[in-house]
This record gives sequence, structure tokens and C-alpha cells, in this order.
Amino acid sequence: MSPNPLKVKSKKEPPLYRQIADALLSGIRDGLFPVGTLLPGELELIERFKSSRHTVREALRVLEDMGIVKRQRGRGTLVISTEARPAFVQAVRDPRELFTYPENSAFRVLAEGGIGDDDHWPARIGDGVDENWARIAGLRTLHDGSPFCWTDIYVLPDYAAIAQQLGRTKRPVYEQIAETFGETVQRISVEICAGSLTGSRAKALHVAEGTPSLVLYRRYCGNGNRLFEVSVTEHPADSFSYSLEFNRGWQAAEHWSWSK
Amino acid sequence: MSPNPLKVKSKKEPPLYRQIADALLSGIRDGLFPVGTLLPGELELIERFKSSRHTVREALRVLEDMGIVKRQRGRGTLVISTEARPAFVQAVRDPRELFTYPENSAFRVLAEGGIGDDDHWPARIGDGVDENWARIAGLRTLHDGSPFCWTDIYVLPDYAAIAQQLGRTKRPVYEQIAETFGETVQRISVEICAGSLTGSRAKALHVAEGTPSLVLYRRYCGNGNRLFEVSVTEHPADSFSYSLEFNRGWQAAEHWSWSK
DNA sequence: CTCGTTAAAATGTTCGGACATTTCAGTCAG
DNA sequence: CTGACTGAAATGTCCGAACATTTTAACGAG
Repeated sequence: MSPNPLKVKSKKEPPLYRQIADALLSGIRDGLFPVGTLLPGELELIERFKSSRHTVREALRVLEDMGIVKRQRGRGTLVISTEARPAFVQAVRDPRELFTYPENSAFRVLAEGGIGDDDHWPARIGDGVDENWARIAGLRTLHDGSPFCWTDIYVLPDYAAIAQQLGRTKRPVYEQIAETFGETVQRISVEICAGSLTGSRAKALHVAEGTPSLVLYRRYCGNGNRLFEVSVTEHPADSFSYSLEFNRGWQAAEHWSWSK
Repeated sequence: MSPNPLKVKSKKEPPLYRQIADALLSGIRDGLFPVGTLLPGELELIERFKSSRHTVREALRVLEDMGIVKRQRGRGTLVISTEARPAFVQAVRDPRELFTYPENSAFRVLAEGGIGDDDHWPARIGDGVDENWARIAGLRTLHDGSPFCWTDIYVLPDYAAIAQQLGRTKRPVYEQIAETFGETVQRISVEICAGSLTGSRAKALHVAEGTPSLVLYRRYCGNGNRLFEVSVTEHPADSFSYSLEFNRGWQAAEHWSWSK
């Protein structure tokens, strides 16, 4: 016989810790506990929900996993957001995966100097970069020497010396900078737009004048979220495409209740 | 006086639950517990580490948060990976954020029919789409009527009827399909490449023949990861760019030990 | 051999208690 | 007023116990 043929419990009550989490979440969303304030302490929640500390902590852990609160020993439970973590993510284990460069490619420096020497893009590079930054221009080539993209790299003045050790290795520039100057890459942003290859760039890449191109702006932030490198890469259209993949659910998405 | 001036405890011992987690992780990486097998049960781990169930569960929770194991009630703790979760992620709350379309834009259907009628892209669309799929072509326009991209949409034959209700709303097509036919978007992939606008497309978008363009291929997978929509969107270069942002650490990255 | 039942095993949930560590504000000596 | 100290408060770590729920495999009736 079925364990329980009479009780139709089609809608079973969720566990207590989740009810508590939902109640707290409602309170947060309703403005009872605004972002930036501290949630009531565990002892107080135990009293309010007539529960045990273990259960209350489990509820708070759910909120922490959702990115709603941040717990700090000795201080309390801080409300940091009113919305849950995203439902879709693109995950990248290694920033290297953001490049679609073939393994067997190398960077060849063609020119270096101040940013004033550049007559092409400064407008689009954006904030954080000024005329004091160093500029390194070059080609990325396959092992057989055929070039497949043009790159302009802009780095903090202090990191200009990186140009000397470039071209000897296949590794990404940001990685060499990070290692040489003790940076830790914290944030990377990528902007993609279309353009067309003209003049010296077209000639360097052996394509016809006006060939459509894909232009990628990459911005790297290191320790303290300080911008330390911007690179502008231009690919001939037919030799490059950029792919992304997003998947629903990060971790136990079904683990959350989402009453709504 | 300082709390403890004599003990130099510069290297404090990590908590027990983390030591256990590290030990298990080492076992997993060393092949003691290969991917696909079950970890020893909680009771057994309690004995082996001479600890309490609470502490063992805390350790297992760490591994679960890292994406190393997946716990299943009644079954056990399954090893699903030997590597931790990625260090960089692009997070998207709503798939809508993958579009950079202005809020006040609308889709206007210009043509619909079988996929055989298309003479432009079929080669690049890829697997999963055959000649039975339906095709809907159209323009996306701002509220003032000015067009800013050309779109070809390919959908499963069963979903061809979606064309009838398009154009009346501003909502993304994938969203209307998902709602109308009960799909849940599970995966989205985006491929970006450069092209140039010619012929009827250039004319429809009011740009000169040969204007550089950004072409986006979007593939949507629904229930059971079945591909149900592919869209190809072409933007004039100067009116569109695509941005991405990746951040290090997902959640408590510093929470992990990473003895390495 | 097939199907349903049953029992064992495993994780999930909940309670209780104790001590450790960190943060912060208040206090008191100088 | 400044600085060091102290103590309260909060979360972190850890142990013990009990029952619930789910999965799986063994078992037995037909």
C-alpha cells in the first residue's frame, strides 16, 4: 500500500527554514529591511519564528546563496540586494576562454609609443584612459606567419615596459601584465562592434581595402577594480566570429522557492 | 594588551569542516573518488574523520557550492566534477538583457514562408534546422518608424503560427513563443560576426550598399534542450555594439581554501 | 518472469547546547 | 581630547540526538 493513501498532500508545506527565508525576503522586498541595513540578529529571529538557531541559520544561508544578504561575523546580516541572483549565466573558468585565439598564435609588436600617436580610436576607448597611457600596436599571427588580427593595446604608464617582453611568448598580454606587475584581474568587459579595414591595417592583414571587420574592445580591471589595460582588436570578417553561451540556472535554482 | 601577544599564530589552522572538504577534494582529484561515483556516506565520513554529522555536512556543502559534488537525498553524494566552478562569470538575470534593443522598439513582419525561400544564410545556421522550419523575416523599428535591424527568424514547424501574433507587441519573439507554446528557455547561444549590408537589406535599412554590419545568430533551446528558434539579426555598424561584462568570483570565492 | 511490497540506506530537516572569534561602542586613564 | 582597554553582541564552529523523506535493491506473491 502506498505510504499514505488518504492524505492527498498534493501541496505539501515547505520546510520551516524556507518559510522563514521567504518571510524575510518578503520583509526585504516590502522595505521593512531596506538594502544597507542589518537584519535582526539570529537570537531575535529565533524568538520571532519560534525556531532553533540551526533552522534560522539555514534560512539565512538560503538568502546568502541567493545574493540577498551578506553575513559578517561580529557585525550582523547585511541586506545587500532586493533581487536574487541571475537566472542565466555565461561561465568562464579562465579569462583565456574569452579569447578565441588559436593556441599556436603569437603577438608581434609593430610600434609603441604614447597614446597621442594613435589616430584611429581614442574616442571610443572611453573613460580611464588618458594621453599618458602607453600604446603598443601589433599583429597576431599564426605559426605560419599569416596575420589574422590587428591589435592596439593601451596600458597604464607604469606598465609600458611590458612591451619589451611581448612577442616572445604566446600568452595573452593581460596575463603577462598581471604576472609581471602583481595585478589580479577582477573584471573584464568586452565590447563588440563592426567596422571595415582600411589603409595600413588592411595592407598588414593582406585583405582588400574596405573589408568588413569585427572590432573587439577589451577592458581589464585589476586590484581595486582599477582599469589597467584596454585592447582594441580588429579581425577580418571572414576569419573570425565570437560565440557565447548562456545556461539557465546557476546552482540549485529549483532549490529556491520563488513564491511568485 | 593584545589578546594574545605570545602566540604568533600567523598560520592559524583552518576550521575542521574545511579540512575535511580539502581532504575529500584531494581524494577526488587523486582518483580515489572518480567522477560519477558516490562519495562515502555521511555516517562513514563521521567515523573516518572522527567528527559530527553537522561538521561533515558542512564540508559536503562546501564541495556542493564549488560544483564538485551533487547531493541527492536517498541516493548519496555524487562526484560530478574534479574542477571548481569558473572564476569569471557573466550574469544575466533575464534573457532580455542579452538583447540591446531599445525598450521602445517593435518588430514588423515583412515576409514569411518556408526556409527554402531564404537565399542568404542557411549555411551558417547550423545543425538542428532543416527545410521544414518556418521562416519569418522582418525589421525592428524604433517608435518613430526608423528601422535599425533586419531579422530572420527560424522556428520549429509547429511554432510557425507565432508569425500571426508578432508585430503587435514589443516583446522578444522567443518570449512569445515560450509563453504561447509552453516552452522554458534553458539555453541561449549567441554568435557574433561581421558582414556588410547589400541589396534589399541595405535598402530596407536606409543605408548605403556595402555598409559594414554586425550579424548576431541567436539559438534558443527549450524543454529538454531542444532547439526551437534561431534568429539572425543584422545591424548597421554605426548603430549597434554588443557589450559583455565578466566578473571574478561568483559568490564567496574567498570562502574557499584552494590549497591548490 | 513480472509486479508490487517491504526494508535498508542515504540525505534532509529540526531541535538542543557550548564555546570561539570578530566587530563595535563605551569606558577610563593619560 | 586621545588612545588603549574592556565587554557586549553578533556570527562562526562544533558536538549530540531524533525523526522525515527519498531512493534503491531485495524479496515474495501471482
